[in-house]
Amino acid sequence: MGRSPTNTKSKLLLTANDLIWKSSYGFVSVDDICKAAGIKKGSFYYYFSSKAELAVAVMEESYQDYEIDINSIFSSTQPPIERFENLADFVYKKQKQAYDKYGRVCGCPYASLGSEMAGNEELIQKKADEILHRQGNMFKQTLQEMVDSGLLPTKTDISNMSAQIITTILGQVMVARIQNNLTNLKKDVTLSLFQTLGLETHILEINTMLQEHQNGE
Amino acid sequence: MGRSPTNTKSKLLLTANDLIWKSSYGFVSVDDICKAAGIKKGSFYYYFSSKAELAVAVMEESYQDYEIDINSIFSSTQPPIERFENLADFVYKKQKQAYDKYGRVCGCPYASLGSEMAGNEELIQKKADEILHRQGNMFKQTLQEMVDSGLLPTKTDISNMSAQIITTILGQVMVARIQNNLTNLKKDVTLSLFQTLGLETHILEINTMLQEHQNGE
DNA sequence: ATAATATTTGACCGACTAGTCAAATACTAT
DNA sequence: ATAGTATTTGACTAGTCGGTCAAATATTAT
Repeated sequence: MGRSPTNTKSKLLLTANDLIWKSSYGFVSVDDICKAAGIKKGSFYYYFSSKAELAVAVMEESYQDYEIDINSIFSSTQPPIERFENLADFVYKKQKQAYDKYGRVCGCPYASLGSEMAGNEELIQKKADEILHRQGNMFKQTLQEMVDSGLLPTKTDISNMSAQIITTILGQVMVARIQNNLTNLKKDVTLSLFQTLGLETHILEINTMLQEHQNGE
Repeated sequence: MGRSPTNTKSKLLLTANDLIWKSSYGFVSVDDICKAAGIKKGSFYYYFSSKAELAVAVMEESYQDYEIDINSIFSSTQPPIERFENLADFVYKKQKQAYDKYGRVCGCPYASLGSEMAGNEELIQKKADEILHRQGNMFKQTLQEMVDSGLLPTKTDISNMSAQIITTILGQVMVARIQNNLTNLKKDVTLSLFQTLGLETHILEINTMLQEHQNGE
């Protein structure tokens, strides 16, 4: 009975993600989202009970997609150091994709939305906080592996290091958004990651040089 | 001729700073600001030609106040290392003040506003970018001094190091806002600053322990 | 006093806001 | 075919948005 599932809800989620990521929660109206998705507002409120609830759903949906990529980057089949190299790569690529699609540097959608609405909508703040924790746990796992395998000293404060990795990436991505400039993002994220990890960067530099040579850059 | 200057404009600036810092640009209306300042909207538009122009004025005004404190912290009479210790202290104190005043962690007003409006209001984005540069130049001066006096290696990339200092602080302050939690901010900012500077932290730790002992913490 | 100017006021606009709802429609199981 | 359910629609709020403006008022120099 009933009717087969439609793509209305996911179209709303995708459209909202597009608009809010490029712009901001406050600047994008429910009408804007509906118009861009080609969907009437009645349908919007059939699927979401409020604009804030939509935003939370957008964050969850979008983070789940992001998590797929991150999971494969941080797969235990990859050597730990390469995971972080690939992370820096991935952070840059995501921003570059968004730049090509939206015409500007967009920053981190979860942190931007979380920061914008932290003082206004508790549900959004909580979701952003939750996402920070999920991301942190992913890093902690790899860091623990690195301690266990001797890549990091036993006394390493894993929680703190994980938090440092997150804040340094978020800081750089936010500044890239403000400056609308991706020029140094990849290099800077890579360097700061390895500095945070306390690993000699010349190993990495050799790696990078080899790769760039192969790509003809 | 005319009438002596009133405090209407500065009252609007202060009130707007309060409301927007705690909340966000999009969530605070011109009416909210006027009501909170006890000023009629007609007067608002006598002093500001738009809401965005007000925001830019708030950023400039507020950053000038901030710059006074930062200038004294980075005064050349202070030993360079202590400047960064005092910076971490100052970052924390500012957040603590805002927390006590507004009831929540508020983050960096320039970066939050800049990030929120980067995709919407070019004037605000430009002002945020300008403030990042001004802050960067302050750091670069001190870093250059440190290179000159041998505290940092000659090969130090000052521009990059300055950018790293800014991004790591902004990242941590933004995460503090999202998590509404100041617990580790002072310690984490201090540690990341000295790690970025590449200075041994045990010197600092001894300093800090001594100070805390004196304060009876 | 009065003229010139600076500032404040309150009423007003049209556009837009998030959100509601009864009715229409599309689909599916029987 | 039809009954039952899932979905969509469009017209509708009531309130708020950023912004305008002519008139009122306060202040100062003369």
